[in-house]
Amino acid sequence: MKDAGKSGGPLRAQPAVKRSRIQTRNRKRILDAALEVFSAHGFRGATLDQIAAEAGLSKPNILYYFDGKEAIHVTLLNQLMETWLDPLEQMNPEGEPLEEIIAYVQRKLDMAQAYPRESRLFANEILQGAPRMGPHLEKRLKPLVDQKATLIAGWAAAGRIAPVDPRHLIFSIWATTQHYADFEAQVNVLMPEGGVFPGAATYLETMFRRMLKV
Amino acid sequence: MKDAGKSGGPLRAQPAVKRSRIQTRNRKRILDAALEVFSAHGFRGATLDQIAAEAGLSKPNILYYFDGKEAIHVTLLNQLMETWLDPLEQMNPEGEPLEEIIAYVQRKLDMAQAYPRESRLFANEILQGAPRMGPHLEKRLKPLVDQKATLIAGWAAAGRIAPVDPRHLIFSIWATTQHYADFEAQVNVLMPEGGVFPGAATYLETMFRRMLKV
DNA sequence: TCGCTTTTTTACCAATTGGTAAATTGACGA
DNA sequence: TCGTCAATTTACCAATTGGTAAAAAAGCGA
Repeated sequence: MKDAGKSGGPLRAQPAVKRSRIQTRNRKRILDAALEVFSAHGFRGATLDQIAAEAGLSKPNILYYFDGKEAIHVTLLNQLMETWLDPLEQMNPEGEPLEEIIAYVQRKLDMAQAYPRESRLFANEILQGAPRMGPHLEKRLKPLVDQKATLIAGWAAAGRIAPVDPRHLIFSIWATTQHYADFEAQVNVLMPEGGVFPGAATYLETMFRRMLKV
Repeated sequence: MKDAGKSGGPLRAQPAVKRSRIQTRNRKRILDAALEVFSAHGFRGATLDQIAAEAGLSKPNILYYFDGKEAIHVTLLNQLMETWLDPLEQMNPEGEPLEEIIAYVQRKLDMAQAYPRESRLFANEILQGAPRMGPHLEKRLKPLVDQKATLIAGWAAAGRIAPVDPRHLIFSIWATTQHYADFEAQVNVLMPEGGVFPGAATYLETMFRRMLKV
């Protein structure tokens, strides 16, 4: 039923079609505008008019490049998933366990700082029950988490880090790092103005070191 | 424990307006339905029709009890803030520092388990930049956090817990506990079916103990 | 029961929003 | 320079949505 040339399943990101210079530029503009708007208002809260205004294009012109509001959102989510998985993928089984985990925490925190919109887009999607991302979580996220959980469990069993439930450890890393992006509005109220990220980096390194050192 | 923990705070505009039995019942129905719908879809994503259907009332009837969609949302947020602050307020300056903090973590986790809709309602609001809650955060949350941060800093300075930035500690407690409610859709994909909360409780107690013990 | 108030329903709106059709303009290779 | 296809605009819709007016129904004290 699905046309391989165009949709080929929920996992789709790279162009199977060659795009003109104008197409490349305008698709990028649209996706960037959509990221801005979707991350700030959620899927339902965002309007095509907002995205069009942000992109500097007309609404029908937006729909010339994408099949609809949902198609833009899905495209964004697909691209995001790869970026999102990357820091965890980089965790090296051959490395020094504690340092590998600490480095992962730092990469995640760096991402929250560098890409807060992406973090919020993701948070919005999961908060609403992952209606457009469920398959993605099963097919891409779960296998990776299973693999890394096994790795961490191995490190703990070998006494190279303190005993710990690897999945809850991963959750706590996600939660604490993404918090600074997702709950920025609250953090900004509670922390004296000025970058909270240096302090966060120090705090989180300390926390996970104390927790995991043998 | 009838009034003990609740009647003390005359924050809600409950006085002066005496409500009939029907009003009391229907307002409660509406607020409960609205909590369900707002927490699942966000403010913009929720419709009065959905709330009306969930409440078993007609849309105009909903508007007979509340001035509008926003008024329902604000009422919910106001009620929520008190519930939300309560676990932190209970942290006792006279208690044993480490046990007080661990107990706070458990209370927060209990709330995430017992009131996931409230957690998501709050998360939605903050994610969108706290458009209807900004003043509340400044007026109610900030003073309480400042006070408890001072308390925790005192404990650390006295060597009764390990040195730690109290605000980042609080953030990490919020982030890790609320994660199980807010990111439930993701957690359910990654954890073998069956309650994750017992495991979470054990994990979080271990983590914060290791982090804070002197 | 009567008469008044509270509650609920019916019948609408105006604005917004995602989306489309068709005409118009622009890019660019031959 | 021209012809053609890509890109954009103009002018619309139909559905949804928050909200209202007014009539009908239900409560309820006397």
